[in-house]
Amino acid sequence: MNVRTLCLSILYEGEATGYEIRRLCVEGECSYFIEASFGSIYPALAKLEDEGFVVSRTEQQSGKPAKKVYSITDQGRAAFADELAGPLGDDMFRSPFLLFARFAHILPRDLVEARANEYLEKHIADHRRLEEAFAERGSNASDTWVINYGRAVMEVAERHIRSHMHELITLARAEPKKDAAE
Amino acid sequence: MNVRTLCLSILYEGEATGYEIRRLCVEGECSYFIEASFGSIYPALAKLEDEGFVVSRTEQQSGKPAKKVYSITDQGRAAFADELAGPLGDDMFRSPFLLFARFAHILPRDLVEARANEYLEKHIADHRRLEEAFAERGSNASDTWVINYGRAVMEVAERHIRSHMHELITLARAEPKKDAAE
DNA sequence: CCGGCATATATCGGCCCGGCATATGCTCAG
DNA sequence: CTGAGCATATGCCGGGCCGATATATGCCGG
Repeated sequence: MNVRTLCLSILYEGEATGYEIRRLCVEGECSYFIEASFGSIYPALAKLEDEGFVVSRTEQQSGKPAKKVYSITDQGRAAFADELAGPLGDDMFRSPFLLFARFAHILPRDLVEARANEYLEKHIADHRRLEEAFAERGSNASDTWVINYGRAVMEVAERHIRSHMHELITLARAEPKKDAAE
Repeated sequence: MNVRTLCLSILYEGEATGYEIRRLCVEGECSYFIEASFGSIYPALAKLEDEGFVVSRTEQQSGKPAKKVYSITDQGRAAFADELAGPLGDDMFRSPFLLFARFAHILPRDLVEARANEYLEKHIADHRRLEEAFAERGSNASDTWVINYGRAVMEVAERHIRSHMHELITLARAEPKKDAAE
């Protein structure tokens, strides 16, 4: 699922600038399964415009840099629908923390405890954000379905970490290996 | 979490070839949160050898190409521990299917139904693989912790899809737009 | 007997992330 | 009042990584 398709998906629902698209990826209700950075969004948008799938209009603003507002064309809508109709590509999940956790037994207990707590905090924050999105309910039924899937998974993940992180910490090396600690 | 660290993590537990490392990423019990392809493993291994973190020995085989078996050095173990002690980087989850699902209402029902079924099948397969890894139990306590986390999340994900995919299919466009079908 | 698959290593094009540069005006602390 | 830092906004670039492909070989099934 490339950034091109992601941009079209956002523009499908309304016009936006590159900056706003990025914000929606990072802070939006779908941020838990979508990601993109400036370095890929701006070139993607430029290429999409070349191909006629989006059009842009430059808007001067007082006090702020001029913005380039993109909107999707009929051609773009068709291309997006085609993309969704094609083969989809697998989900992917990567977790540096779980790699870390696999080696809990060779790591100092302090470190494992700190990282486990950070991990829990992050899960709580992500989960809360999605619960808020659910409560706001500006979205349509499809969006709600997706949000509910996320809520179900996050709820379990958070609860599992909360009630089992202690076991992981117990696995860690008791003596914190004091040499040359910062 | 770069591929270098991933390679070290696998070699930490025993020697392996590039090919085997790749297999462990794709089929191993940790495949649900780790991924790497040849295109990154082989260069990473070569660089790791330059730096003295791993050493290799070439093993001739009759009927098969010669293999280069890598093993980790003490220096490599230290570097790996350092890496784990450093800042960890966020988990990431991306789902082309969920992006697809958000637009169920503009897509033909047949397509949504087919994709939803594929998605469920894939989840069942992934879940089963992890249940098998849990049953085998060659692994240590840390590995078991990680596997149990994965089991908890996958169990809920699978169950949620199974019991709610129908709602998503109902959202899809009823008439399949017969023009110019494949 | 030939195609496909498994083993095994390696490269290459291209996508994408993260950091940086650039420009500007606002707000808040010193 | 001044300047540090942040938010808005666009864009480039180095480097990391994926996926496809090349190369070599032998086994198994149709």
